[in-house]
Amino acid sequence: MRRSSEDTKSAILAAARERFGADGYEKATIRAIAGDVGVDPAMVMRYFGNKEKLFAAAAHFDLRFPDLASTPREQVGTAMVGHFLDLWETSEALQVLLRTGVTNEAAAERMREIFATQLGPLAARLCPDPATAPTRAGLAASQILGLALTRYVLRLPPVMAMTREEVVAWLGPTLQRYLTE
Amino acid sequence: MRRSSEDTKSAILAAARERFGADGYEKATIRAIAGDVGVDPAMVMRYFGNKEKLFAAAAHFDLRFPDLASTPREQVGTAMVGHFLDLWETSEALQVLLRTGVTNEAAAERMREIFATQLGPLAARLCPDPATAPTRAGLAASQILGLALTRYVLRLPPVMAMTREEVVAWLGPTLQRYLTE
DNA sequence: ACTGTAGGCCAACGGGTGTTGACATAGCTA
DNA sequence: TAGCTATGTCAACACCCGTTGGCCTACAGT
Repeated sequence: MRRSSEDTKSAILAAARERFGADGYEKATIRAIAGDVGVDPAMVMRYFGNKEKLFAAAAHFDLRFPDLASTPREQVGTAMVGHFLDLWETSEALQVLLRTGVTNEAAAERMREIFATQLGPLAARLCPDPATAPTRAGLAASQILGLALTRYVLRLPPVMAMTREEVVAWLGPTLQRYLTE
Repeated sequence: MRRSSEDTKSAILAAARERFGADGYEKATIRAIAGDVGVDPAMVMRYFGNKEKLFAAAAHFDLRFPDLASTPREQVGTAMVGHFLDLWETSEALQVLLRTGVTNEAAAERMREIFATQLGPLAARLCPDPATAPTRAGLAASQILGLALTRYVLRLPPVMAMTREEVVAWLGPTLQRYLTE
């Protein structure tokens, strides 16, 4: 069977996201990704050049944090936790970055960039003293990423067992304090 | 120059901890570890059998969380953050587990085990309703590991820039609430 | 029907990996 | 001094990796 170029390309990209997200950068091999698609590894090279560029393509997406301008200031913490849980469970994007960012410097840099450009301004707009905004954004990141790490990567049983509502109820006030108090 | 068996063995172990902690499981090669010690890779095999056993040996340590029985109940949060910062900066042990736990299932299991046996009972003794103890321990783990991730692994600038006192002041109340309220 | 080309496969390369077994040598013991 | 054992080296194996260049083949345009 013959496919269009675009079909194959996007199929490879999808498989790459899955592998990078599940195995990390080193363990995710081009051969395995190609195998998932049912295609020769040479195809991956043809369309993406090399492994690093394939990863860059797989890790490139516009991760737009929800615009919280419309939510009441006192509920910004809980709203944020909710939106983040959606993000994690909807797309594999963040999963990819978290798994690879631990051993791959490019992914770590991308993570820094995302949090600087997305969480930073949000914190700046919300917090009382603008000078403390970066610190507050960093604190929020630590709690959000810590939840993702323990829930989706390390899979600590009690963290996995929590319902969405419980997570929001527990983490909401924490983020609220980090961002606004 | 000739060394004693024990000297070489512990030198290998130290180099292994450093490599595993810096590079993760896959990227840390036996050849590189042996090279750091200035020894033939075959020595590593002779003393530790294979890579997995070397890793098990490098990741085996009794990570005893500080006994917080003597600290006043209202200060348990800040005390815990302080002790954890000490742990992270004193030994490479936790760094190894965090870096490898993301891609290596054995390390993830070890992390789960540590948090279950060490943080679990602590939470059980502190929190008001024993039924919620595991959840509370998990929440505490999420914030502690999230800090370690953003500060020591991803190295988000604002999180790196915080002083020890600032970290304690911000995270202390969070842990206090997770564990006791 | 003929041909050009895009989409895909195959075999191989150079290099790195974990791992193995044979060999060397320093230092203790008889 | 002779020999044994602990400590260590060396070369090689089999495998997997990313990557490359040549070959095939189905299809579209003429």
